[in-house]
Amino acid sequence: MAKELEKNYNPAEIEQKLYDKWINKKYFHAEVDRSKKPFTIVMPPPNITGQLHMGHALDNTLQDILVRYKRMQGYDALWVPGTDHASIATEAKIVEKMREEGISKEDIGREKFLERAWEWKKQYGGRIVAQLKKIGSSCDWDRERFTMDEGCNKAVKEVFVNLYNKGLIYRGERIINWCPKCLTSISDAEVEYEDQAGHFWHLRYPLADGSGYINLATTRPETLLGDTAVAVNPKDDRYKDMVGKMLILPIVHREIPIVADDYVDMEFGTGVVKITPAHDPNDFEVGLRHNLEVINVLTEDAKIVDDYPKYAGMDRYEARKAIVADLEAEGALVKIEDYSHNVGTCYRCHTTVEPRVSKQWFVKMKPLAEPAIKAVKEGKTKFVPEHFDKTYFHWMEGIRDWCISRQLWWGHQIPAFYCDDCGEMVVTKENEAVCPKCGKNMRQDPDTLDTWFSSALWPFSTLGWPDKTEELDYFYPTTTLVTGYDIIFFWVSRMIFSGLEHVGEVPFDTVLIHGLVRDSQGRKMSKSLGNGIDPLEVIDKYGADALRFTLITGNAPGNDMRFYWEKVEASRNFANKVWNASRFIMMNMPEGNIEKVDTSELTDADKWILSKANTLCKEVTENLDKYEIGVAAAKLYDFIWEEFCDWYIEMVKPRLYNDEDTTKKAALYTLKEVLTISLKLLHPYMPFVTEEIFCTLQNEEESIMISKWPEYSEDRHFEKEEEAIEIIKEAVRGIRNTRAGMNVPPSRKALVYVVSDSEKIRNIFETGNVFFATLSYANEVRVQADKTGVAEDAVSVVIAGATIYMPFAELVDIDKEIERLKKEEERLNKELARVNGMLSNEKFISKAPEAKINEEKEKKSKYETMMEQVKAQLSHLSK
RNA sequence: GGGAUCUUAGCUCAGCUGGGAGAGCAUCUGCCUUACAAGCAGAGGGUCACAGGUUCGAGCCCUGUAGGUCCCACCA
Repeated sequence: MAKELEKNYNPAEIEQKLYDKWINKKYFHAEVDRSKKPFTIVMPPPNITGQLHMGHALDNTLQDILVRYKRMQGYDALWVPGTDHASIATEAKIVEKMREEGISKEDIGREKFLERAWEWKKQYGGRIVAQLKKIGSSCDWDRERFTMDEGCNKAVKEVFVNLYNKGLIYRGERIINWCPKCLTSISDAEVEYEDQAGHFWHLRYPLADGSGYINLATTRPETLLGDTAVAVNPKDDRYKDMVGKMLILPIVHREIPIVADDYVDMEFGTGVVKITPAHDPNDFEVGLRHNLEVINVLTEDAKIVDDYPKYAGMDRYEARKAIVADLEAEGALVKIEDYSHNVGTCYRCHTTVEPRVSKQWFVKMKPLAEPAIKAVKEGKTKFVPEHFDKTYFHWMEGIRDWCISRQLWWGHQIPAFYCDDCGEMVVTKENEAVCPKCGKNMRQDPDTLDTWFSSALWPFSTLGWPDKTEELDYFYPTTTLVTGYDIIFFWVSRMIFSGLEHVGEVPFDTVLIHGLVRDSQGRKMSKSLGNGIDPLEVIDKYGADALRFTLITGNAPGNDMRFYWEKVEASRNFANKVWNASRFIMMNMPEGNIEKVDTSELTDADKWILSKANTLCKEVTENLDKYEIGVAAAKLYDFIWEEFCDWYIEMVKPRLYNDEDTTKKAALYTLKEVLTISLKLLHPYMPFVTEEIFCTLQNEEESIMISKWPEYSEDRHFEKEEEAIEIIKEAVRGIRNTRAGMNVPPSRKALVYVVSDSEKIRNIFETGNVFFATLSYANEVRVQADKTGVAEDAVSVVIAGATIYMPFAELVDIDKEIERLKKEEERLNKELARVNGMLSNEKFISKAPEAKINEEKEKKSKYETMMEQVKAQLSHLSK
């Protein structure tokens, strides 16, 4: 007997061992090899603050499947892993930790703070990497990168300086989104809007000349302190005469003008808008057009500034209450309405964002967006599923300048230097600068860059850019980017325009988009809900293979999926099925190698399963090439479980158990062959279990992951044998069905007659007799041309081309049997009606393709003969 | 306000270029058949949201309706 497998599949026992082996043998490592074609994936770098969650597990499983598949196909497959410094998220965590210790950033200063941050990176950056390994990711860990490592920093500076010199990066005072909790600016993309219940405060501002009032409504009465005008639409007749007049701002009692601006919607509310340029982006624009003063009334952390002693130090919501009360006291409050509106929040901490005027760095987007749109339109990068390109276009076409400076310490510090004496500014890749005017040392901009600024360079910075490395030349553009639809804006689009701008080529050929993993009720998994499921827990309980298989089956690209433990169980059961089938095969395997068997020695059943496996190779390959990863998995599942295990292995048992059988060798050969093909095709999905079995089966140390991907071969296509076995399967199903209907236990064997006037069909059954008998619970099978010897009351099963009789003397319930046959007659009637309907349709005959017509004609004659047989049997029994 | 997407068996979802509706789980009936009870053999269950249209033929393509989900958008 060959090497044995453990009785039960125990993933925990093998996974670590196999992963270590792969690492030691350097199977994941890729070098530039120009004799091969490159296949490249760069991993979306997980945040160093994070733990592995289901989203990562899905994302990385998909990538691993693709990489393992391509590696086996003979590509020079490189998967570059890495982590992201996640400036805002990491800084927030460190600040929080320090707060618990009772210290602030300012207490320890920038340098000490950064020391802590690097310490954090050291401590937690490794954690997620270890977790990625647990799911079996075959990335090239020798090439692991970090978005703030030296190479990335070099790339960031290069890009910044290039864009600055081209005029595509500029510094300016604008109204930006400010997070009062993170104390930094954030980009438009980082603002998340949520519907919030609020109020509409209707206010009344008196005219300075005492001639009346003007009514308006606001959702943010506290910003009234910074009002510098009130606007109406220039076409609005109601207020035509008032434009240019002055109002007295309540509470503050400052005079502000009434201006006319198209921005105001006459239909909405009273058609009057109070203008607070410092605290609303639209108002800011209006202010620019009318030269209005910008009065900032809020501090960085959204408290009222000292200029208003009565409210100074109150946060925006306290101040709101106080001001509304004062407005009421002053008689300026007309009414309060409930109102629900969209409020921008920080995507990291969900604090309501405060529009704030400040000096920031921006990337000019229009000139970068245009080629990026063009490239995707031309198909240089394709989205899968395709419709996500619309999301991309929509965003790119409406894009506004990107605010890239952050008031944070953890990140790439902006390579701009200022002279405190003369105000001169220098942008340089150097670490320090001397003022070209006064020769003094310059001070570097204290701000850092948006995390996504460095992520945007990831596909090429990881390959060595800006240096002209071999890797960059060979592996770039990368092949596939795998990511969730939620970061198309943040990341995918920015990588595309960055790649085009800096390397001159799109960063990847295809973007494979997947959805979110939700909980069993369809809710997003989140910390606050506490409904997250830890992938590591799943791996501990069911194994990495089961988790991987669960995540990629039964859902289409781009669609969200729900997580069910039952699904994991089903996947685990599948792994176990593979395990046990393999165990069975190995138990029957003789010592030493199985010799190759000539085609002429194979039985119909052998050829049938080989042919099926052959087709499977073709289909799985095609599906994978089209990124139909779930479809391919389903096909593998069905083939292995049903065709191979439930049918072929059962067919082959009598041959294995009989040493006299001359076809035993062919059976063993076929079993090993088909198992090997199955394992290889399954390996990208279930790397661990397939590796363990493969190595035991081959009885050597070689790894399945570097074995050759099975390919379709015309020599392995056996059409006739496929047809023959399908006929026997039909007969077996019919017999089992009938027996089950009559409650005949499997232990009760029967004499089975196969009656057919077709020599071809008789041959099929004679050839397949060995297994047909056991599968159909027969103690004897008699294949004959007529009904000679068949008992009058034998139970019959009608299949195409043959009738099968089983005499069960004492068991038969004639009425039940008639009922069953009538059901069959009814079914055939329906089928015939359908076929006849089609074939009698002149238009079908004239327009449908010939192959289709012939197919239907064949069905018709098949059903007709079956019908005849059923009718004959019925009339016989009714006598 | 604009856009995307979904609506298929009791539940969760597949269904590739239009050619006789599938899976897993659940339910029901038999089986400890010497790889596997994490299993084997069967069964029941669907006017594929609705209404039109294109087509010889529509779950699939087109139009519209209803409901759900998501994204984007400066109506105070």
